[in-house]
Amino acid sequence: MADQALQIGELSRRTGCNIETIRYYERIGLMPAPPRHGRYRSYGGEDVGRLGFVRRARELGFTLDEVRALLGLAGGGQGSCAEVRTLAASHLADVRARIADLRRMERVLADSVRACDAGQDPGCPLIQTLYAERRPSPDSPDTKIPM
Amino acid sequence: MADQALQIGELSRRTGCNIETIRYYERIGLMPAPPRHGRYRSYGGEDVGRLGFVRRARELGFTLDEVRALLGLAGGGQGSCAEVRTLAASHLADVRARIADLRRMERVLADSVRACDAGQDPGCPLIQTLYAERRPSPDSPDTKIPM
DNA sequence: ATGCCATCTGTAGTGACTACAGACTCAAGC
DNA sequence: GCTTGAGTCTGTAGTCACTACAGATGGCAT
Repeated sequence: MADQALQIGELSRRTGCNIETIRYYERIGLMPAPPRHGRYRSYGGEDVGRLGFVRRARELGFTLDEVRALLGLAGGGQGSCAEVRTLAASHLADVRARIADLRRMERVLADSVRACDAGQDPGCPLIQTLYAERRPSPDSPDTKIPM
Repeated sequence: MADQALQIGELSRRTGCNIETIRYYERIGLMPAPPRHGRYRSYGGEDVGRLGFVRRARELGFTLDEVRALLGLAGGGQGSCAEVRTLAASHLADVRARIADLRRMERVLADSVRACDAGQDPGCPLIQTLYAERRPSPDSPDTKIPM
């Protein structure tokens, strides 16, 4: 079937994963070291599946450590679905927190741009926002910068 | 007034910015090298203002290069507000794109967790999602992974 | 034999910090 | 004076998830 040996370039094309990234995944043990045909890596159908899995998990924002855990659970027997659920739920909470952070940024930025378009203020609205002392609201003790 | 010399620790406390980060900003030229009192850095009120500006811009998600640009425009004369607006608008577009990405992730993750809770499927819903071949939709030629 | 492309290994760079190690300075307490 | 402890100093290396080389081979077509 589609199980003939693939070179790294073909695996890259099929999965949309950069060649350098594939070698990187091998180096960090996320992908197994494939057999060699001469000096060249020789991949099979399983590798396409596994690498696709990794890429899709990354697209959902899982870290490589989480992907490693998911890979370990993927073939798993009973109970593993519960563990996957836990991982996914905690990651989902993460994603939602990041969305909330970004929305706060969005609001401030949009307000500044709007104020700029209105052109009422004597100075630049965004610069004023940035220079403004933050009122020390009691519910935000420390300031995280999420990127 | 509050313009007496501050040591780095006090500047850190007043701005909420890590000491190591302050020295890092100096190293990359984002903060000016302050005069020394003996071997110790000695900061004034201007530094508190500038560092606060940097921190607030970072909280809004501007990169350090963008912050550098904003600092250059902050004292600026006429026309600089328009440049700031451009920067802010393009950054706002960025933020909105990231929100859209995260919302896509959120949807898929939430669906999987929900399917898992329903417990209908024979296998684990998230693992199935990750193993599933993506249908090659014509409007998504390449796959970016935004973090 | 000559291109030319693909692949190989190994290293270093990115952004925005963060975390040490190991030296020094300074004020207070004994 | 001597010690203790906190604060600061420099310099380097680590983080995450790649990405970008440099310079050496490999294999195939002309």
